[in-house]
Amino acid sequence: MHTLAPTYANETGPPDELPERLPEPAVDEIRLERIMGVLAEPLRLTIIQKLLLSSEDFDQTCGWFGFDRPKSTLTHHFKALREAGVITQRQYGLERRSRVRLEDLNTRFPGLVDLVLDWRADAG
Amino acid sequence: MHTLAPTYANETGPPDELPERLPEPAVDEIRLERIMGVLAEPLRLTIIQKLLLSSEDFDQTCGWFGFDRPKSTLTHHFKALREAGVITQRQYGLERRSRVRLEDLNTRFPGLVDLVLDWRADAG
DNA sequence: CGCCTAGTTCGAAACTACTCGTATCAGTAC
DNA sequence: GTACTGATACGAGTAGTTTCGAACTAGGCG
Repeated sequence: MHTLAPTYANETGPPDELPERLPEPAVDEIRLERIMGVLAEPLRLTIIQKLLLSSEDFDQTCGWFGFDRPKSTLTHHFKALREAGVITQRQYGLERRSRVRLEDLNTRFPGLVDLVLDWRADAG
Repeated sequence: MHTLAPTYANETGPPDELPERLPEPAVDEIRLERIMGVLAEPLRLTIIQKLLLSSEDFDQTCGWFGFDRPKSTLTHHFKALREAGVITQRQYGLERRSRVRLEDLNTRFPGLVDLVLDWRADAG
């Protein structure tokens, strides 16, 4: 079991029991064309959809998704998603857990999340 | 003035006073990841937005948009949009006119068009 | 016929993205 | 200490995109 006790390295706001967020764009810095580009990848679309369908209350680790791909590939895609503003990543000890920035996305691009939820990898 | 009289080269359905459509995916062949990829380009996003904001009753020529780019570049982007299923193109004599597949998009991906409409090239 | 127009096709250069192997790091357990 | 774990960073190969110039096509006009 990993530690759930967070480390507040560069804690700025009031402690919310969660580790700090990795670098990501602010809400008003999120750009639609970036989101579009990042969601053009079936694997990334799958990641977001799985995250959305899982309980919103828990962040998920890279390995939770069960993709049969090298770790370096997965790191690459998660980083792309985070830098585009689609997900937040937090460091829980050894693990890096991801969660969709649901509120931010719904504020900036209402309807976008539903598109991902309705997506089907096979016949789309 | 260009001719508005259509040529029904491979007319299949009832004549609707329009020239035939250039090859494009059927509604159920349109794939979200393809749409996303094609709308990751600011120029293409601009094209679709301009088309949506113009009168829906008229298709627009390539030149109507007033982009200061070589014609081959524009051809490339319009083709990408058409092959992804975002626009329809019809050949009016010399001109090739484009129109957003509004109904198809709203059917398959409700909310998508609004994302493009709300987009701002500068800070949006 | 030649010329203009609106657009295509081809090809090449520059750039970007995806994939992955390898090396590495920081905790945890023994 | 060693080994394992969950992940990162670097670098290389491959593939795809963007951009554009140059050559071309087809229709209309004089």
